[in-house]
Amino acid sequence: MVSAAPVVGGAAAAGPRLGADFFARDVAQVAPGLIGCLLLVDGVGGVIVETERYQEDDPASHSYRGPRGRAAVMFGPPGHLYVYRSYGIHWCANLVCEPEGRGAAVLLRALAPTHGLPAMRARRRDRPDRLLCAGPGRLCQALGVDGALDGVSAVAAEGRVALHAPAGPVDLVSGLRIGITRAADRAWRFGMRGSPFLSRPFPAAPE
DNA sequence: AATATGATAGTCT
DNA sequence: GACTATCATATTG
Repeated sequence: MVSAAPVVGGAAAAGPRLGADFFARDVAQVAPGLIGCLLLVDGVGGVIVETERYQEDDPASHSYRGPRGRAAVMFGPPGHLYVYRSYGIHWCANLVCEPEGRGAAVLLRALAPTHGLPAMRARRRDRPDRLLCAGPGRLCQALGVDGALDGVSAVAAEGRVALHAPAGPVDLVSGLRIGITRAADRAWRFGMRGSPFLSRPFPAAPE
C-alpha cells in the first residue's frame, strides 16, 4: 500500500529508483542528471545539489592511469559506489558510470539534507544544517559513508544505498571543478541553481 | 571576507 | 619526498 508522496522541505519527494541503465550512459549526461535526485544510505540522506564529472581521458581523474589500485572500481559495473580517502582524513563518494570497462564516475559534492536529520546532526557534531552535507567529505560523514561501501551497488534491489529520480524539473548550473590543479579549466561541476546547500556558490558571471 | 595552516594516509615520482 | 577530487580552525584586514 503506497500512500501519497510525502513532501519534504517544500519539494515533492522522489520518483522511481534509478537503475543500472541510468549510470551506463555517458558520464557527461549522468553528472548533470544526478542533480535533484534523492540519495539514501541506510535511510539517511537528501537531494543531490552538486556533482562533478571525472573520466578516463581526464588528468584529474583517478582512472587516468588505468584500472589499477583503488581506481579499479571506476572501471567496474555502473551504478556502484567508488569511495576513497581524501587527504588522509575524509571519505569521498562517487557513482561509477558508463559500461563496465570504462573508467568514469561522478563525485557527489553536496546534498540538501531531507531524511534522517537527527542521525546526520549527531555524526556531524551539531554543525549548522547548512553544513551537514555541503562538501564531499562532509556528505560522507553525515551519511556514514566509509570504505566499507567502496564497490557496493547503489542500484541493487536490496542494499544500503538507493537513488531516486527527481519528482519535477531541475534548474541546472555549471562551472569549474573545485580543489584540483590538473585539467582545472573544464566546466564539469554541476549544481542546482540557488541551493543554499552547495559546498560553494557558482559564480554569477559565466567563466 | 580573505588567506593561512595543520591533520593524516594512499599513491606517485 | 611530494602531492592530493578536504575540512576546521586561526589569523589578518
